[in-house]
Amino acid sequence: MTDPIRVVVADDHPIVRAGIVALLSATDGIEVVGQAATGRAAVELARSERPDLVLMDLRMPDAAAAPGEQLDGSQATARIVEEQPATRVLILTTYETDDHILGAIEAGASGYLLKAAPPEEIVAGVRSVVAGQTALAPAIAATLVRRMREPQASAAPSLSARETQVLRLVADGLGNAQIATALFISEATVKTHLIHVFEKLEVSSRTRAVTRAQEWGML
Amino acid sequence: MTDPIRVVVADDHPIVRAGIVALLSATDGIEVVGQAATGRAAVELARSERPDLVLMDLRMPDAAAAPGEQLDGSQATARIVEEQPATRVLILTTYETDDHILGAIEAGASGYLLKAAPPEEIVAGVRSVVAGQTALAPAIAATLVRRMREPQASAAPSLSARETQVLRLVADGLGNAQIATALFISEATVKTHLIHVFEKLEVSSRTRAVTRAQEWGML
DNA sequence: AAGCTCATCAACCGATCGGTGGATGGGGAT
DNA sequence: ATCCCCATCCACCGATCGGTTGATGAGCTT
Repeated sequence: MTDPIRVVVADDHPIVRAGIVALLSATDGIEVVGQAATGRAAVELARSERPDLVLMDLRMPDAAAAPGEQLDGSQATARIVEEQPATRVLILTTYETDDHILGAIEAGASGYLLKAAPPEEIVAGVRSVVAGQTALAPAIAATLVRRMREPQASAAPSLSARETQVLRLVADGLGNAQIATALFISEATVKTHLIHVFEKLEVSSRTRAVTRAQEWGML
Repeated sequence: MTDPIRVVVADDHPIVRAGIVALLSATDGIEVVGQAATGRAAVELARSERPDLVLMDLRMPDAAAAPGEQLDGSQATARIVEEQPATRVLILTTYETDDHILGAIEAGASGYLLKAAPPEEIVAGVRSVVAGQTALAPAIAATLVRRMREPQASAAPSLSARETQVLRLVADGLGNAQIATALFISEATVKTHLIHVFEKLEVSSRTRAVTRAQEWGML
């Protein structure tokens, strides 16, 4: 009999981790070896436990880290996949916008499931990914297929992490100087980021940039 | 020894319900008597099981219901509290905006906790609410205190039809002169409308006015 | 008659925005 | 070595925004 699948669970909500741990611990052949509440903790746990798989949420705000040092699920995924090629990452999140999905896949995730999935789909996903396959929720698979067919038509431009960060603060109503202060960069840098955002979204005002980013699932 | 506290758990994500059920079932004196994935199902379960408490999420999209017939957590709370005065509702959600909080409290919820809370806070909350007390996450309590002190700021304001019209065009990225042209009014009039919108929404920029109006369901 | 809300309009001015035209350096791919 | 993307930064300047202070008139309610 083979060794059980060793899993690390990363989610910022304790009650959600409890649900995932309860599900996986009650499943034959799966063993939860650690839990993390932040992206950074997930990376460290993966490093120390060398699990077969990390079940990763995407947004895991870390109150202890500065805004510029937050490590979301995609960034944590990229780190883990880079440092431990034998460890696979399966995303389990509520977010299903194109940029979340593509960001995670591009970061190296081997699967992407939604928290709305039935528990047996999550268990099956864990097994598939550890077996070297890909696990995608049906809606996610459809999104990727659509992207393959219409790479340029459906391709909403992507914003870099910093551009997204700046735009979020614009959406919060901050001016350029306030954003500069919040991110510890200069106002000139904020303006440059915004100019790039405007070009990518094909807009010419910050207000429209925000609403278009919302329409395209970027905010 | 008294009867255990009978609880219904309502959350659209199975894995989250699994976590809550695992937590509560492992707690002495608490018995989970039903689970619901939608607001409507929660109301029906509360009707048939007559639990002491319903642990309720706020956003529970119901794929089987028309948009106009969705029953979110606040609406479900109002129904339950109206039909079964002996059943208390404790909100457990990720949303902590003022309008979510006030909506739930006004609907009759006896408590409001966040999913980010440690599990023991959730258990304590269940016990408090069933004992007739109120359970609020610290951040939520602070919000309510602030509202008590500034009641005039508490009600979500309404925008006049013209104000809404102007704001929609702002959301589309138009400048004041363009809005004036589009609506056949002067730019000075547009500015006056926007000033009133800013006052009502308690913002000082058009971008923030748009995102706040969206948050408050005005756009 | 008085008061309120809404829609309309004006002028002034400081603050902010957005575009232009530059720039350096890091990291990765070819 | 070269190219590309990203993040960072600067100065200048015209355009726009937002706040202030002021105003009239319509329609409705008290």
